[in-house]
Amino acid sequence: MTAHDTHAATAERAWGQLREIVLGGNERRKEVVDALGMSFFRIKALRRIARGPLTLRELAEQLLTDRPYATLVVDDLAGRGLVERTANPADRRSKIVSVTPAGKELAARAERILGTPPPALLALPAEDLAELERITSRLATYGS
Amino acid sequence: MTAHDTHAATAERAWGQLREIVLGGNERRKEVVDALGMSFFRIKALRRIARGPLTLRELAEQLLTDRPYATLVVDDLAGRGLVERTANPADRRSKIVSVTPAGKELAARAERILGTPPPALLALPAEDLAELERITSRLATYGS
DNA sequence: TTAAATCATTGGAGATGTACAACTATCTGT
DNA sequence: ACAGATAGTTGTACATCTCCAATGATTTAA
Repeated sequence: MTAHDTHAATAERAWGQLREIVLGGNERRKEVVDALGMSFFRIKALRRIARGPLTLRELAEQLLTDRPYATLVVDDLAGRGLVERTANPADRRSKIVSVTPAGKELAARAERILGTPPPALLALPAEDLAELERITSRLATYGS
Repeated sequence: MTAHDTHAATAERAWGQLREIVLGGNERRKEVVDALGMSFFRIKALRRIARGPLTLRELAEQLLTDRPYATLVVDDLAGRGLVERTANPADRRSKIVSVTPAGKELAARAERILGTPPPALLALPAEDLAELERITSRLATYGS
């Protein structure tokens, strides 16, 4: 960062590097797809459901897809015994999708793979890592 | 971070937050797809070609796909007038794919959209942003 | 010089996602 | 009670992507 550097320019550089670090390791994506034997999209759905029960409508919104396809994906996951639909007492039109024990286990396996920090991060000096964690905490809670 | 926190635990937390920050804003993805009128995968191919000419084989490797599909994607991009194939003097079996002026412009547009830092990043105090940029620089150059 | 390997391409099978339209059951507001 | 909105589902059409097999042109290795 030079003396003439602006806040925006520094942010752009940091942002580019952040994207490279996170998106660069797309082998991780392939690894989890192979390990779970399903598409990354379905893994994302499973992980979302494992975080807590939700309606199909909510699931569709969070996956940025439409309700028909959410139905199909949940059918698939249910067919694998990973999730199940239960009645919603508050609204009998909707259904609650929740994770089964088997689904919870598989979701945890996915989280373990995806949540493993890359070597570069582990190689950081302790002070830098602590500082990074402090700043990302601030970023992650922005607006809340 | 507590006094009992390990290096690995801190790294995991930082990694999770980094992923959330970068992957959380998937609207950006939709935005660039709508703006360019092509799939994210093809946009990725175009951006890669715009960074510098390369053979189809190399393109396939970098996109983590196979050569037949790389051929198809390049056909598509060429049909849109965004890239072109030229002979490779060094090896007449292969062809070099390079970007046209129109393709360069479109790729730059994609970079502009994808490279725009999220509000949370811009909202960081100047010291934190500078510190973050310093650390991400280190991460991005790890191993080189 | 010949055999094997590599490059881009064509073709085809099938999984995966996206986008609509329409239907039933149910809820909400009047 | 009634009209309109909403939830999940079914169905269809299509774009996209992955995976595999095979071919002609060219390079590399024996």
